[in-house]
Amino acid sequence: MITLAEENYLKAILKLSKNSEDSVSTNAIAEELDTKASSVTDMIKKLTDKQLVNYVPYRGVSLSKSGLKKAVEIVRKHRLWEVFLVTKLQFKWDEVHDVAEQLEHIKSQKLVDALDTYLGYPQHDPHGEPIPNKDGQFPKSFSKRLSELEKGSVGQVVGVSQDNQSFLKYLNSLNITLGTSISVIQKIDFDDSLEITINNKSAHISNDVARNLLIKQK
Amino acid sequence: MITLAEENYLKAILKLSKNSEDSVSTNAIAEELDTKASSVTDMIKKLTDKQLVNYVPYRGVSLSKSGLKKAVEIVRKHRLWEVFLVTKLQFKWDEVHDVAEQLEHIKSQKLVDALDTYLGYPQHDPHGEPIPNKDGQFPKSFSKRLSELEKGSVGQVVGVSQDNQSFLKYLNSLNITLGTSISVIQKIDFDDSLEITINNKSAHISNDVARNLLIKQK
DNA sequence: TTTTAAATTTAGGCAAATCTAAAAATTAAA
DNA sequence: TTTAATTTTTAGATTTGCCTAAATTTAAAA
Repeated sequence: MITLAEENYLKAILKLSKNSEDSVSTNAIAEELDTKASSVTDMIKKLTDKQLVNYVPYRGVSLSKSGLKKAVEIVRKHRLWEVFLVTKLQFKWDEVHDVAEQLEHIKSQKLVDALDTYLGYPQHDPHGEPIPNKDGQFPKSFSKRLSELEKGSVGQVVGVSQDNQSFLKYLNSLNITLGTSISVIQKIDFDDSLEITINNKSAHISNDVARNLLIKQK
Repeated sequence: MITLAEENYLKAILKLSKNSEDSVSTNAIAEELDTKASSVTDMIKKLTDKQLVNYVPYRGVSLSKSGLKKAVEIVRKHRLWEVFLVTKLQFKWDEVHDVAEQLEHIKSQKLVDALDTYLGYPQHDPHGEPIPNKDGQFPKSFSKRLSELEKGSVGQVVGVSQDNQSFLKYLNSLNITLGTSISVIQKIDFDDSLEITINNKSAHISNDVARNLLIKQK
């Protein structure tokens, strides 16, 4: 049986190792989980015993195959619950995180599957993040949401995922249209907003806008 | 902060002390929670320190006012989640318990309230158990479900909470109609079915039937 | 390349929740 | 009412997950 603390470590390691094979430092995990490096070392040893991570002392950890599977399942649950909270219980998209953080640890395969069905197999959570399917595959699309791009990325606008008048008008006022080239200068942790350049002119846009802009990366 | 283990103890004490003021023995709690008496004593001390129970060594425990409030909240959450699982996610009524046992510990007042609203303020869970409202009041009705009666109780049928043809036909075949006098001879733990007498003739009915029969007690 | 700084691990402890075994209190039986 | 049986509590350990402080290893700087 995998414990709640272990699940949180796996999730943190997945989050920190964007390219799921490269390894993550002890300190990075400690900071992510707001704990001490020594605690991380302890836990990594337990995860190693359970073969959920690959660990070389002083060199960092990476997720094993089964650890990755576990971590992706947790992300899937987290994001499905977020969709539930927003679409069914009328939570605002910025109110869901703490509750989803608890719900993601509920253990029942049947529950996850039924929830997925009930929600209509959503591919993105309310923050625009992709939701892996039952087999752990992330929806692959040639386009990404602007909100998903890393700092420094460059791409072209290929679509929007919301087409209401006021949104499109706002894009107009920013000189954003199909084909516009956008690069990500800075990501602001505080509110997930973005500092970008639009055809080399800088601008600041909210996450709300960024996650509705579909980008094809260069 | 109240821990998961503490919540489970409060729930157990509530369940065992039907008349919420009378006190419960250490052994009874140990059996209910499938643990050892010494563990129970330890935990009771912690709950006493937090003023969630009233405790006299060797004499048993009872819930304090705040402990009762907590326990009722947990029952409320458990039963609301059960309704959700059955009515929205198509779980069968006998598949919900383990999952609800986990979901009942999710901490978010907003979540509970939103769920209650979303479900249409249900008054009974899929097993026919009453759901306390936001203020902790149990729905009071002059009638109870047959499934809620104690062994030895006697009452008259005053209604049904499901009116499909086959159910009513079945009642007919048992000679159950409005006004029929029923007494509970035995409750079978295994499947929650009931041994009853109908106008002094004995019969065996499933919980499924019992919880859809509304009874006015003598 | 040696010294210094930073990152990581080890050692030793603590609190929560559990356990077993032994002691104490209560209840039932002789 | 004394003894025996049962229930409950205490004492002492264990496991999990975390901590601080000290030791070790790696990386950076002189």
